[in-house]
Amino acid sequence: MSDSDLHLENQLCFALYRASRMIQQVYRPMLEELGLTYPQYLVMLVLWERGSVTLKELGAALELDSGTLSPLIKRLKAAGLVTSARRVTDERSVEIALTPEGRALRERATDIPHKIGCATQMQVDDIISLRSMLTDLAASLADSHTKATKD
Amino acid sequence: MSDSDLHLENQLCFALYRASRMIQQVYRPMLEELGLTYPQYLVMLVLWERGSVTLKELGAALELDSGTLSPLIKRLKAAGLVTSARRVTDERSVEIALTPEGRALRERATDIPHKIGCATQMQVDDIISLRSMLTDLAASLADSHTKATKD
DNA sequence: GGCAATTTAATTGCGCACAACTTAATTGTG
DNA sequence: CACAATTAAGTTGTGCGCAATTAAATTGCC
Repeated sequence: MSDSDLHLENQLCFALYRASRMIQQVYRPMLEELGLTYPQYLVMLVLWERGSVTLKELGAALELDSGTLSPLIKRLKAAGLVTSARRVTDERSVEIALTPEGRALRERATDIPHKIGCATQMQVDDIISLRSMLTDLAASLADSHTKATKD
Repeated sequence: MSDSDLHLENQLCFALYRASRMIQQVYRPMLEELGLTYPQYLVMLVLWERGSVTLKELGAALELDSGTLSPLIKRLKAAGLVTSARRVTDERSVEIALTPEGRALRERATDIPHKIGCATQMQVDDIISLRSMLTDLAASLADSHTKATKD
């Protein structure tokens, strides 16, 4: 183990941290036009795909818990983009659904992926390859983490 | 532009967001033993490398502003790991330096990079390659962002 | 059927990130 | 030298992330 192992620029974690924050900076002005924050946009992506989901399903898709999602959904409700209601078959669950306004917002988001693609200055194949490596990495890390914490 | 462009799992941004948060989860229990949060650890990495830096230099290294760093440094001071003082040659700048305790903490962090490496379940060369791609991506995104916002 | 264990959300508290603003010191220019 | 422009930190306010706790509904087991 060399000394350079503790240098900032040699850390994979810092490269991830920086790239993740930087891409959110690129999204910010585009999402601002839609009145969304970045995590709110991710929630809308799930809803545009599935129409309606429970908070638990949303949490599974985004790997976020109710501590993050409950207040976020409250803000999306206040913005008139979603509704939420307890399920009649199981009152523990909350079903989140799109309002017509929430569904309509999708049209104003369709050009965002292309704009982001341009900003990366990468070939489509390279983006797909990088995305795949990151997904595999996340899975490996989740694996190590659950093993380490014995749950 | 296909419909699938707006699917969560197809987004590079989400893969980054998830991997970045996941790796921080793996760091968390290790850093907890040192009494550090993840961003505090990044600050300590810079200080272990350079000994002392101004807040501005720290911000340049981590791409964080005083709004994030000022309160973070206040907490590291309270923990007895760093000192901070206005520069005599330029009272606008604040010099952050390690205390002996802060310097000593490095010894307890030396095995972290290896543990993280194991958790990734990746070959060293692949980690280096991925890190390099992320660094390049961050640079491209920063480039697009500064061009788009004209500064 | 009764009740303990489990499941699902919501709440609380803390520490980032980041935009916007304020304050104070320094630099540059006429 | 005066003073406008710039630079560096700090402050304020908002919205995450995440751990820990609480509350309520459901499930499972006797």
